[in-house]
Amino acid sequence: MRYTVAWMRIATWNVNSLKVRLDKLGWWIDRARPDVLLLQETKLTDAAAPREELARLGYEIAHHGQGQWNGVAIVSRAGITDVVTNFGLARAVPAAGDESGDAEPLAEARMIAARCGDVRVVSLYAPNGRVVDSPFYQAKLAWYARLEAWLAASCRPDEPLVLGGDMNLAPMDDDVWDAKACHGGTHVSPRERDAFNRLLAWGLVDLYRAKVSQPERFSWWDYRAGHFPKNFGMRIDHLLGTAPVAARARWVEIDREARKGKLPSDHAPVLVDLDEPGHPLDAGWEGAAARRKDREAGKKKPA
DNA sequence: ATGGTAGCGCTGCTA
Repeated sequence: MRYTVAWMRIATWNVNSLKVRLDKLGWWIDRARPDVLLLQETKLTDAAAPREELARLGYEIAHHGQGQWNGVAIVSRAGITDVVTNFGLARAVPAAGDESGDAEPLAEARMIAARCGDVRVVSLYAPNGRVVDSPFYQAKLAWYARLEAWLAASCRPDEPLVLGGDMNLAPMDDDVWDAKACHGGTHVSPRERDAFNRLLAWGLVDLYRAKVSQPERFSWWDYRAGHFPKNFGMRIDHLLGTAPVAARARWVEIDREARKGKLPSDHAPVLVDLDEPGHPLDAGWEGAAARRKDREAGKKKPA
């Protein structure tokens, strides 16, 4: 049933295989109860998207995948309309002979957009880039240029718009655990940061920077070498909002808890609450119950 | 000491 909510929670999460992460996803949806959840690296075909499982939780899914690599989705309980995939280009199909998954990012499943409630959302999975100045790095910059062109042609800075996803990019030096260790690599290079800053110049706000509501600095930690326990991470998963969204943002949180436990993704979810002061997820069950109660109180008659 | 894990899919690559 469609209803008007008193506030809205939008989250983004690179799940690194939706198939493997399905149980963890269910756990986190119950923990956070997002209205809209942007997913990356589902690694599924559209046919394999877990529609029934999510429907049981009260959510629809719009999925844009290619199997094996990449794959993005929008999960929503606030409606999903006006779906656009791959910047409106041809359907993503792995290029012939592409055994890498990121040789031709513009032909890959890295972008899906839709309208959910009164907000347009975009789920993004930027190419990794591998090595600065490699062909993969050039392709990453070309993908960012395509994103920029799509924004200019299809969106307005004065509409409620949220871009979220794994941007494979740390905007500032304190978004990485050791700027010296990362120097010279991808994710921190000036040309990548220029691309990010052009998104901001167009009219997007890094909601984490605007609302430092919670002290967690990073959203990704390498599986290897104990990087997570040592907190050797990066903030590469972002929620960017236009001014109308930024004005409504009350709380931003990176949920480190989701990186723990059995079968974690190497990324943690990032969430933003619009129109109401948020509560820390670690307020636990009582906090979650209170949020649910708040939501019930916010329900109105079907429109 | 310059490694390590995880996912995909079945060999070695990607991240």
